[in-house]
Amino acid sequence: MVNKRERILNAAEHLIAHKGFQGMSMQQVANEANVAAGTIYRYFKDKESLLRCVHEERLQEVSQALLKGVNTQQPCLAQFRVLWRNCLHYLLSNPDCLLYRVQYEASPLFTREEEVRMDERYFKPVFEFFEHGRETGLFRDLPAELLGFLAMENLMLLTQKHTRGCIQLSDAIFDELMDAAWNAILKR
Amino acid sequence: MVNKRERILNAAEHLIAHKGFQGMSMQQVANEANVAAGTIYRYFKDKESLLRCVHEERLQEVSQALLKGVNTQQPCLAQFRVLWRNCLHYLLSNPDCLLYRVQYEASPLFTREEEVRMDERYFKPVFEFFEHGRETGLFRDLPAELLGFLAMENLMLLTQKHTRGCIQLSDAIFDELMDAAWNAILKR
Amino acid sequence: MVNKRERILNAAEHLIAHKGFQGMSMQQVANEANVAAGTIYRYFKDKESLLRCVHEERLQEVSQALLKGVNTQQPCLAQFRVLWRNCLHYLLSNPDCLLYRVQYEASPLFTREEEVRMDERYFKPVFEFFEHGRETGLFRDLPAELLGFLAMENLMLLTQKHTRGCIQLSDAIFDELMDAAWNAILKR
Amino acid sequence: MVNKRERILNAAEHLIAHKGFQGMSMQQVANEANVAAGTIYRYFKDKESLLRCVHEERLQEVSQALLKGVNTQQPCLAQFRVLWRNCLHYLLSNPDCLLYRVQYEASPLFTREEEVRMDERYFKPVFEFFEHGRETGLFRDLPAELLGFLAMENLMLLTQKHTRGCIQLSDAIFDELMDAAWNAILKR
DNA sequence: TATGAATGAGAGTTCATTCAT
DNA sequence: GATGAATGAACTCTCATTCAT
Repeated sequence: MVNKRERILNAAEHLIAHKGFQGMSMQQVANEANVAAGTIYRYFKDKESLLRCVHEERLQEVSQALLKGVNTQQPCLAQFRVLWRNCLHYLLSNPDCLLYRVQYEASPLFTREEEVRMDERYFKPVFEFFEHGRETGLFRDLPAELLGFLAMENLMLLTQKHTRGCIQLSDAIFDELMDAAWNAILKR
Repeated sequence: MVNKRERILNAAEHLIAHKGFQGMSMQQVANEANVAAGTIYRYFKDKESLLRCVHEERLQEVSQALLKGVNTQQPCLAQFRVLWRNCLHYLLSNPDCLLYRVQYEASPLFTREEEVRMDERYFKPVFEFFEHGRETGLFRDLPAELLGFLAMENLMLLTQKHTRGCIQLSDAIFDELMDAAWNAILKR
Repeated sequence: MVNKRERILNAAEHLIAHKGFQGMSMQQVANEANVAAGTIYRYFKDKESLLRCVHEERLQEVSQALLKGVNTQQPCLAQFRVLWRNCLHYLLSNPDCLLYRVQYEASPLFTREEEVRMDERYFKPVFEFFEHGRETGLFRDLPAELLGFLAMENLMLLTQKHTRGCIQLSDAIFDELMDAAWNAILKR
Repeated sequence: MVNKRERILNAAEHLIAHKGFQGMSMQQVANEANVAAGTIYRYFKDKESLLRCVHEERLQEVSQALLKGVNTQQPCLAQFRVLWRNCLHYLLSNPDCLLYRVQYEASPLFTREEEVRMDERYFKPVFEFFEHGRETGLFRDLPAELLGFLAMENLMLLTQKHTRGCIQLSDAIFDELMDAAWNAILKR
């Protein structure tokens, strides 16, 4: 039953975000998914495997959310605005997402190779956008990954602080931030 | 013996970075510090207390490293260069540092209030630098914290990726990045 | 499996008697009950809960044993004889019983209120017997509890000494003792 | 220094009574006695040995308290009254005493042989009193130990209940009880 | 003789995983 | 396929005991 696998993944997703990678117990997953503890092992080899799957599913979701409405025919700045806003909205409406991210980066679950492979697999179009901007001389002469970081990653840390209540955000701040990000990657 | 307390803290630091907050066991700390398990409890009330101490000590160390050689009499850009380079070098020579940070942000160990309080305590001069730049109209009209994030936080994610081997860095790239960071916070 | 719960209770009963409340370890209980250590926690929340259950079950057993064959239609002395003999036989065939009792009285497990409540719950008919004898002027004008002590408690200490081998008992002695107990409570 | 040994014994005495045989830690004893933990081991081989010593000291104290003012020249009833009252007063003014007793009886610390030996050593005069009464035909034809139990032991259980607040006592009740005890051992 | 830091075995408890049903 | 009772290794923490000072 695909349904059960899905329920287990969702339960795990939720629990990881709130209890952390090691704080989540398989029994809790089973309870939240409304299945027996043993059932999880029909769908996932072990806890680690379950966590990997949750991560991959989440990566896929994020990549789809990021690229939604991005039209490569449009000018770069327009594309950038869409990308950046997609990222912002996804982060704001999925506060758990950042919690995950942190959990995963913190865990010794994925090796470097795996991480690189997954980034390439799910975020290829994003990298291509930055690579294209660099080749046309619009962006700084930095690897696409770095340009991506410059432009987007601070958003994550920012919304994380916001979610935790350490910082107050506003539309004006968002516009200012987007402009800052754009200026960070722009060639002088 | 101060020595023993130090060894325990270092062992914990290392283990947290690589195994995570909950993944680190007191027995592992004891082994790595070359003391008996019970000895840890002479110096720290319990696991939580040990983790908190590691965090505070690390914060202090980071703050000292960041501010080293920063002269408030110099022009802003010069100060910024020192700050940024200090940050870069610290991160490169303390690859575990970011992993900690992530572990702590992910853990329910500190409340928001505590975190804000600690940030203020240890990073006041850094915040003041950005606040001053903002007041003189040099930097964007954003809270000092946000300016700080824009300028420095991507560095953290960057070096993390670098440390994990996902990205190749070079001096030329660093200069480019510092310039990007400066442009991100500069008022247009 | 009711069987397992029972085995755990029995094992705990035996161990408490011989090693004491704190001297008994959960691992020992597990070994003696032939279950895994973790299994105990499926049936009992924690050690305290297990100990409480053992106590309540034992109280119930004792109260049933004491009252067996007591017929309130019979004369007081006849009832007393049955009560007293029941008590004697139970104590002789359950040498651990007194050791428990002592362990529980010594432990901070039950508050006074709980103890009084449990006594009332399980030994109400016994108290009523003594109360009735007092109201009819047969027994001394003492609270039922005290009459109960006078009549029965020395039996407990006695059989304890006997069980530990400090004293030799015989039927003749028992008869003499029962007579002594009867005379102790009788109004002059 | 005799002083230190004494202080350790007193500290242990107090702690056993309130925390129990196993609940008392050597560190607590050291703290309460104002000595270092290691010092205890200069005076006592180990924890068990310390406990044994506390017990013996206490037995001696009890035996002295019981026999105080007993004059073997007086009539039996007079002697009995003194004995009984001594016991009552000792128990009431040393509520810890009963707690000990219970702790010791509950612990596997003393073998039967040791207990018999100690009883004989410290309570010989008491036993002789009862033995004498029996030989002269005043008391029941029961071993002196049993006569002793009949007469005195219920007092212990009684005052224990009193100390724990389960029962209210009064002078009238004491007189009644002493009379009851006397009648219990008297030959009919 | 006295100290108390250090030890490490063992306590209670949790939980990923298995397997008979 | 699905269950959940059972397992036992591993966790955090305590404490009787030792030993260098």
